[in-house]
Amino acid sequence: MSSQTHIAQQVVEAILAQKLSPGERLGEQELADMYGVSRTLVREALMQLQARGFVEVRPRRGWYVVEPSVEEARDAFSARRILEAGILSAVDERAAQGKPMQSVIRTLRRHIVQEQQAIDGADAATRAFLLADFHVCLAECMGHRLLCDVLRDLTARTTLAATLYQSQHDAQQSCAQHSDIVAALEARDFALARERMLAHIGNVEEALNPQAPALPDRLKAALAPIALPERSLSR
Amino acid sequence: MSSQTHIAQQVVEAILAQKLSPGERLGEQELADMYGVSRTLVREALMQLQARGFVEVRPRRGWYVVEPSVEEARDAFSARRILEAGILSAVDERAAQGKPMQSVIRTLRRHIVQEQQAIDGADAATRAFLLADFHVCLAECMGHRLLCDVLRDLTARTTLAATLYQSQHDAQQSCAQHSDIVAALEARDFALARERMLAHIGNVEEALNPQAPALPDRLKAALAPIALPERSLSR
DNA sequence: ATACGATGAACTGTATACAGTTTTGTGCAC
DNA sequence: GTGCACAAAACTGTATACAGTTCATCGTAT
Repeated sequence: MSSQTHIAQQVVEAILAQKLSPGERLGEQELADMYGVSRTLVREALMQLQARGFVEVRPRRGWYVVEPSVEEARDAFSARRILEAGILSAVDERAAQGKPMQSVIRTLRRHIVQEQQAIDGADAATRAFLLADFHVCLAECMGHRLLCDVLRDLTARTTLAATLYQSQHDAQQSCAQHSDIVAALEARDFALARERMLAHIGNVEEALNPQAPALPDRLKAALAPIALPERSLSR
Repeated sequence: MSSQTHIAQQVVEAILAQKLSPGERLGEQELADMYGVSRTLVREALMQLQARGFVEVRPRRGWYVVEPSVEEARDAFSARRILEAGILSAVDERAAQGKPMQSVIRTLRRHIVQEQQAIDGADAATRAFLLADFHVCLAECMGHRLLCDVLRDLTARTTLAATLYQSQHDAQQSCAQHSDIVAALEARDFALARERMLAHIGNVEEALNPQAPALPDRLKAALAPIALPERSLSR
């Protein structure tokens, strides 16, 4: 496989699995050594990721995983709502064909089984990845290849927001909601599916805590003046 | 400005203005000389464009502007329909605020005036650019910054399709339809705006001729067996 | 005259080199 | 012991070098 693309893909997956935190620094030499290539290829990979909005470059300082602001996070969720609701609204024609829906349902159900296994198995990384991937998978099943790519980038952004704003988001609940959405699809009730999708995205969005200190401010928050216990902790 | 990003932007605008045709080769050295930089920067720019789906690299052969297949073109239009309809459906809340809509209308009307000037002035490049940019502008006005970027990439793809499949698309009609959409917005009839938008995108899509030989097949078509006139053209 | 093969130019893919800047670490003064 | 200045290391940004491949041109054989 093309090496830059491979590196880029690895980084994307690391972000989706929350193995890379927003604001994390990505040293060129570090990555180059890691993959046994020259900095040239690493830079080309990072350029791809920059174009997709995953990383940003602070001139002469280096590459960093983007840290969505509260507003940018809301934008990402808003974009997802429009997209995913649109996908479920536009599905009617396809549904009229009847046939292909069955395989879609099967694929999605299989995906949900995987999600459940990851939740039970407590593999946090693949759990986060799969919960986000469900939405990408849905778009793909519906045959919207372009939107599928778009959605992958958007879910990555909301995943970053979740990390950044300490989402208290319940994996089990999300998985159940995914299941409900598929159930509505199976019943060919696309309005209901759309409604449930919007509710689901709303839940995920509300789970993140805008009051939570953004990661870069964590130090600030940790050192913020607090009501000290009677005796100072310093000896 | 960062040089790679500048180069990438220039190429995108050239595509949107139909100055670059699908399938056109982009030599690294050629671009490097053109911008007075080394191939390194050109490659980094092209990598960004590859990630956004504007160009593709045929290994060891070079970079080419993508040539959407008929199916890919349909995908792009389908994605645009979902996105743009979604944007107009989601506008209701914003409209409830009342105030900001006025400035949106003004901005869009200004844009349409520019379109009309480009049509009258017969500057084909900016005409094509502006007609596509209207949709990006609309998304931007509505405050969907992310979707605005997505839409720019999608309109570029449909523009490429238009070039490739010899769209007979009427600029004057498109401009009028843009105006109608804004009128519906002004009347706060978002359902109507949505409907008109879908009709408009449908018009543009239908204007392109799937029977038309794709550019790469043009030679094939030119040499295809045809009903010859009585006397052969060869002497 | 045509077709095939070889030689050379041009180009891509990747690594390395180099200049300039940021960051880190050390030492000295206070 | 604390703070500042200076030096060295590390890192980014860009250009250049080099190997391997593709493409074109020319020559030769049929």
